Amino acid sequence: MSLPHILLGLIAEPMSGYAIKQEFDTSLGHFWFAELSQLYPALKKLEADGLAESTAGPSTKGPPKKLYKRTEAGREELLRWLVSEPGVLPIRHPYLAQVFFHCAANNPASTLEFFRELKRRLVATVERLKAVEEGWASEDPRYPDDLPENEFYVQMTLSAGLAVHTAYCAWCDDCIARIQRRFSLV
Amino acid sequence: MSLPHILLGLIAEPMSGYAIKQEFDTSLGHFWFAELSQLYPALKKLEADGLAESTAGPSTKGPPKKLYKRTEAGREELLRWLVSEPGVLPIRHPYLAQVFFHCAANNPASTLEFFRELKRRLVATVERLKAVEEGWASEDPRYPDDLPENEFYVQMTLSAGLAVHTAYCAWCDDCIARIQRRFSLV
DNA sequence: AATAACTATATAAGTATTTATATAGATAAC
DNA sequence: GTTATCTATATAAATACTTATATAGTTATT
Repeated sequence: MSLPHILLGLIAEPMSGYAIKQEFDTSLGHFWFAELSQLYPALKKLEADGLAESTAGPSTKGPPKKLYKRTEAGREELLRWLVSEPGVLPIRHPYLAQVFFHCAANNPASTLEFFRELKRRLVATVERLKAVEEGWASEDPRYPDDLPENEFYVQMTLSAGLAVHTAYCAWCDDCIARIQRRFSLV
Repeated sequence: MSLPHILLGLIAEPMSGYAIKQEFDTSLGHFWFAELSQLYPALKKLEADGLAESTAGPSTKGPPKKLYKRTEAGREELLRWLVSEPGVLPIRHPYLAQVFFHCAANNPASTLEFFRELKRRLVATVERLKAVEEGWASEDPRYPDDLPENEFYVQMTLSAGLAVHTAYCAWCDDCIARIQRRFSLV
């Protein structure tokens, strides 16, 4: 049950559901995904549980914002989660499941196309993460080892995303080469 | 919605829910997780949808087995999924979410312990996958490039699991070294 | 002036998943 | 002979997540 804890981590300062969604789509995107329609009830529940408080905020455009900030009880719950066991489960990688059974397609050319499309998506992720890293490094000479402590840990997740997606890209290239060799395809 | 398709992939030959769970805990474990209590209703639904058929089978121990096998309609549905877009979402890695906010713990020693525990779990996974690979390679001289076609693709997912978990291990070591350096810890 | 796109919150309905619990036969350990 | 463990299926209740839909103000485009 990580989502409520992630929200508690984000709302150290007042933040709207909409702004939180943007964080999910950018800085948290390589390790967590959530729909906006999931965030609103989750924030409401944090407030009902006394872990967050909401205030009305002005909006430059559109309806007024509802800003959530964690309470002291919320901060304590966050800390319990942070020092609890590292959550390695559940793992669910749809595309690896597809690869696992791809023999059933019985069509090496379409398997090859599957891997090429996968490669495009992986490369897009790596490029996005690299751009974030380069922007960050050029803005702050302390990058990566002498960043302020909060950014130090955030940077580690960026570095994990880069390392792993780069490894997936290399694996993907390897699979493509193996399929081409085995079935004499180009 | 990958689970029904994964089940369709597995039940090329008659298979019980219990046996399927064991596959999830072994060969599929590095990319998909499912509870037994989720499998039984999912198999029942495949049958209701005409994608699978069940037969009663003898059991050496315990109550009689219920064996599921995909129908022709089930095979067609599987093929549609295989050649559809590679599923890269949703991604959810609880432990990276924990790292992202670990500054809030404000206790480098406990952050270090968190990473050490994470490393133990990652190493355990790598060791398990390596053992599978070594067993396989020693049993079959065709490993990995000249395996029969179904095993060829299965092997690719094993190789992805190894590559990525190895990358995570290296990243974890790097994080531990950086934390030790920054906070003068051992 | 109408349309599209973006900001912003919200809910309903449906699906997916987890946790807890129940049943029952076979085998192994103590 | 009692307990524990493994095989095997199953359901209920709760939680988590997705998809579809609604509302409404602001800005930019056509």
